[in-house]
Amino acid sequence: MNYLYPVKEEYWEQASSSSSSMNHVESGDDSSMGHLIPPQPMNGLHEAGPPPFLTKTFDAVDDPTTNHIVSWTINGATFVVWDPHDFSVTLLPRYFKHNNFSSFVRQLNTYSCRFWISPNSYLLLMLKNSLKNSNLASCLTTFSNYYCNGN
Amino acid sequence: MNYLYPVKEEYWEQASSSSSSMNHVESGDDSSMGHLIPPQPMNGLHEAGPPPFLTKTFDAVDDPTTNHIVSWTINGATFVVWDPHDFSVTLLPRYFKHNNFSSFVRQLNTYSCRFWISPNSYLLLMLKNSLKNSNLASCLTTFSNYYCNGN
DNA sequence: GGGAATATTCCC
DNA sequence: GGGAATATTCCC
Repeated sequence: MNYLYPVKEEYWEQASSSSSSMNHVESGDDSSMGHLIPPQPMNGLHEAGPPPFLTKTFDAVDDPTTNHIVSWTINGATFVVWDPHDFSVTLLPRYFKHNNFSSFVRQLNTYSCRFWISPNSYLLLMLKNSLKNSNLASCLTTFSNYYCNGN
Repeated sequence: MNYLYPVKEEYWEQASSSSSSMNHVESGDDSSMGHLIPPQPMNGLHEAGPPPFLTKTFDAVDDPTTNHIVSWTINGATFVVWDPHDFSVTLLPRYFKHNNFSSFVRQLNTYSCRFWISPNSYLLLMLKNSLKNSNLASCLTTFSNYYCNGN
């Protein structure tokens, strides 16, 4: 049988370059993030890096071949799950060990993000530009503190 | 794509009859378990029941079609993983959301069971007869207190 | 072996 | 939404 998971290995990719946009350090783009630790090169085996959930979510949203299922919005501050069923059944198992939309949202909630139901899709909040550098968790927390909470 | 997990749903089977031998109540067979709560019928939606890990492990070992990979020993007090690689790659994903032998052993350790490496196999300790009734966790703990600890 | 961090599920 | 239980991984 030799059944193999499609789930990406989650602890090795942090120290390598598998995460699509994580290695670009764009100086001068962090005016609102001055109080955060600047991005560090990922050459150490013991680099903490952003939590696997956030890098996987970024990769899932950022993949242009699945923009019909999930994509960034035009301003890059949010992303839209256009097809929640296809997202759950097809995309989630590629990155996580489950196919439940509610489990995905539960994890988003951990990072202080909320979600809205619009007539044609689920709208989920995440800051694309901040996710480009390696302080993924800090940036997302900062962003969600400004824009998510209280909505 | 419509990728579907082969992993069994773990929270529904507790209240149903999917677990092979869990519903047989054999009175007069619990002489050494007199201090334990007797098995209860599984008709309530809020029955606690044994932890999913233990029922899944029992089912995996008890399946006669995979005895060449894992099987009970002749006395029924232990089980043997005859082919650790096939067990990890083929069998574990049928019951759990991973294919790592060490993660399986980590869970066994949680229930106070140890494992030994013999020349041809991995020998893992578990009490078959006790697993037949519904106090799976209590019986296993009781058994492991007697036979596992200190080895 | 087992503590701790993270992930997944259940339930309020 | 998020607390809590359980599962999975990492690391000592």
